[in-house]
Amino acid sequence: MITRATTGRTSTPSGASLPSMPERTYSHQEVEAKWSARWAADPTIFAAEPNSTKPKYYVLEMLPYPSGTLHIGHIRNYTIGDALARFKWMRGFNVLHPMGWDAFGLPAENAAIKNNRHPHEWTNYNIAEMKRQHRRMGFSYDWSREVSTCEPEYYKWNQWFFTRMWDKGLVYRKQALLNWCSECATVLANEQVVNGCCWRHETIPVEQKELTQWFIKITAYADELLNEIGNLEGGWPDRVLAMQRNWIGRSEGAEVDFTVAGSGEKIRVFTTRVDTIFGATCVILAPEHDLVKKYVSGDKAAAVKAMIDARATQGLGEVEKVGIDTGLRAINPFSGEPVPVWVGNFVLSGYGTGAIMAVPAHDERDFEFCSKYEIPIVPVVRPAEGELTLPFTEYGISQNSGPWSGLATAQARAQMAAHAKANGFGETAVTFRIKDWGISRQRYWGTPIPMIHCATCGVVPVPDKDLPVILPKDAQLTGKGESPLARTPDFVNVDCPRCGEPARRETDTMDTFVDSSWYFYRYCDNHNDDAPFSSEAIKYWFPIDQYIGGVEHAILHLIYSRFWTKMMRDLGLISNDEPAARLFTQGMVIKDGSKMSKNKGNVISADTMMDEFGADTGRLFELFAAPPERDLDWTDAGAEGAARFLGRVFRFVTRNIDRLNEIGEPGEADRKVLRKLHQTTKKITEDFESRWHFNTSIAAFMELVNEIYTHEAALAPATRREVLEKLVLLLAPFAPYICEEMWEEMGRTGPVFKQPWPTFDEALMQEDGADVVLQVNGKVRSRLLAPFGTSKAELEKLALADPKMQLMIGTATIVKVVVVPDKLVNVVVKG
RNA sequence: GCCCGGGUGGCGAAAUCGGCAGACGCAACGGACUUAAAAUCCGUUAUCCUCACGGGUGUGCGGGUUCAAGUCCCGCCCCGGGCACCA
Repeated sequence: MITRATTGRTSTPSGASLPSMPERTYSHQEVEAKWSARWAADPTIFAAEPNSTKPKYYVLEMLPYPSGTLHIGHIRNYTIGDALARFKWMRGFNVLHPMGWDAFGLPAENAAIKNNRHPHEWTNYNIAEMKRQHRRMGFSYDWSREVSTCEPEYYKWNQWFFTRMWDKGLVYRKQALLNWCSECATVLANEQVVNGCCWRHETIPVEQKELTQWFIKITAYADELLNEIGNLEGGWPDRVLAMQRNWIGRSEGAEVDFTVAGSGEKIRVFTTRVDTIFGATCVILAPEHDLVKKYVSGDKAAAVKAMIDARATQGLGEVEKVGIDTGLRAINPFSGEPVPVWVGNFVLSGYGTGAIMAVPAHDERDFEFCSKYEIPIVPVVRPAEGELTLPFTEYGISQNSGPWSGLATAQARAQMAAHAKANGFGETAVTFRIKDWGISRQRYWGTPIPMIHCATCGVVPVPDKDLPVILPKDAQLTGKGESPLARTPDFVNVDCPRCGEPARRETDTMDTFVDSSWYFYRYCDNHNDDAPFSSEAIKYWFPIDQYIGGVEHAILHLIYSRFWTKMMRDLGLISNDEPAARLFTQGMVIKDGSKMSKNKGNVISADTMMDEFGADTGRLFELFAAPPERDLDWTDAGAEGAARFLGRVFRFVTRNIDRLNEIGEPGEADRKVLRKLHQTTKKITEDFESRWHFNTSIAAFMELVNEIYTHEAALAPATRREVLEKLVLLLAPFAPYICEEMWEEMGRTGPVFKQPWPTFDEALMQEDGADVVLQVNGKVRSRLLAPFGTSKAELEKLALADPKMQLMIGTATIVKVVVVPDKLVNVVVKG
């Protein structure tokens, strides 16, 4: 087991030789294996207390995708959460600290095809492997609450929510243009389109294909999702909130109808600058616009199709503007003038109405387009002061705008929108950038969408009594064509729940972001067969007190989760408006200058790290090397430093355990060490409660240990006892294994992370006096030790009497003396 | 282009409210211990001038406010990330 050091002698800084004491060297392999096994054997050790009178604390790390093995990048997230959970236990909270698996998804399906193994088997193998690594790292999860999203007990409730949303009109089906790879013969998610090509066929451009898809109406909550961002300020990083605001993209303006000359059909455009409508010299349609399909044919239709495909391919960045004149003319409802109707590649079908009025004099894009195609440019706004240079996009004074000429444009804007409404050709309108959430996936490894298509009854949801719709085990996976479930007759063929006639099941599965939108609610009541969870359990635990994860989820997962919470609230299941009161996004772990990846060959697996350094060392180093929100450079040399430090603590503790009952009176050394001990306790406590700068907590702890080493020989037994105990307690959230071991070595019982957190005594922290800096013209020239609270006048006198100061001041004239009590004296001189 | 971060020794970083720049650690060097090495313990380490005492300079760049600026203000540069033809 623990090996005795070969030499019991210890040298000390003062050179004084201590009596020979037993000192241990630390073996992380043995100690970590021992405690890991003990913790695994006690299923309640990390469990929350039922019916607790303590305040609750729900700390959550984002659940991982079970891809295989953990590396040292993954463990940063868990290490931060684990330190917090353990700290909160010590502070007397009833802590909920669960973990689970985001277990559905395409990688499992692809791996299954490649290795000829079932995705479920592949996934469960990975879960077992990652769980083993979590346990080896010593993370304090309550595994009795584990959730795996690919199990029917979980995805049943995805289906249940889906049918609830259908009932409320929050789920609908519509045709939409989707990314299509002809080689795979399948739809691709946006994430699977790389530089306009399929991720698996990097030379095959993605086409746009129209398919019928299921959508969740997240836009019904767009306003609330945006407005309540304000309630998250302070608890969520500003960066994340800014990204969400940007993503939701609310824009106020007006919609106005132009009438197609001849047919009388309306083209509705969205504009934020209706005040410039007299300058609209053409109408431009998105290539996907319905009117284009209806009226554009022949060569021009082919050109439009090419435009659509080109846009999918080019995708990123600014592309040269291209237009096609449809030959149609549309009447401007304000001026009555006809303008040409064009199709433009820069007009987005998914934003606003998919059609714009081009005002080249007052919009840079319209200016560029109209200049290119020699469409007239008519200024209708002049600046309040100065020359007009085109395009002029600021507000100003309206001109050439009929009755509105001469008005400030802001005024004209409001009046003209009202005019459009009064005359029935428009209204004020709000447009969002966020779109409804398309959740259909033509994949196997996901939650079956619980809908039935009946020739007579139309779309019928699967009744609750028939849920879950089980994902069949025997589907044939090819990675090609439509959903594998469509070729599984036993699954597809079903009787209509309404009329009983033969019908057909929906064969698409749900986006896996559905699974992760509410998993943290399921942790609170994960064995419930009758409901997704009990409302009482949620009432007790929610909102999540601290959510921790990567910033890459700032938009997708975190917006979906906020939506899902509001949706469940409106179903009457819960009463909280937001899932998490606080969010923390940790930085990445960098190795050799870049993020770890298989391609770069710079991945260090968690197992390799633990073999070499130990879990505690890895945790301590990752917390020490940078503040948690910043990126962190992993270096083996740095990790060795962390290991060295833990050894230093361990040796001190073990060689002093037998010295606690000696006789001795406290003296100067004790005072110094206790002062540092209490200062450090305060510092670490405050870092946990406010800043989360664990790097400075650990630095302070190292300073404390240095101070202890300096004075070790002279310490009285009472001091030694206090120091030993508090050292172990203060270090416990950061390095749980070694602290548990030392606690036991000290003859103490109970898990160390359930002991009360050490308190500090302000009186003991007091320095002997104020170290007052003496400056001449802002430069430090001397210093003095003065009793705290020494008066300004007295400090000034002392400073001027200081020989060094007198030398520096010399014959110069004293202009001014600034005194900051207990801090500094600055003598300002001239000449 | 817009929105966030960030720029401090050889390296990771600290300075929490405008008050000693570089805590703590890594690396390097020196010493103690050892037959030796490792481990451990102690020490030195921003830079320039000076034998030394001591002094000058220094937080991306240029200005400013102040007795005092890494920190506040104005104008820039560079790096990283996000969004990006959003009408």
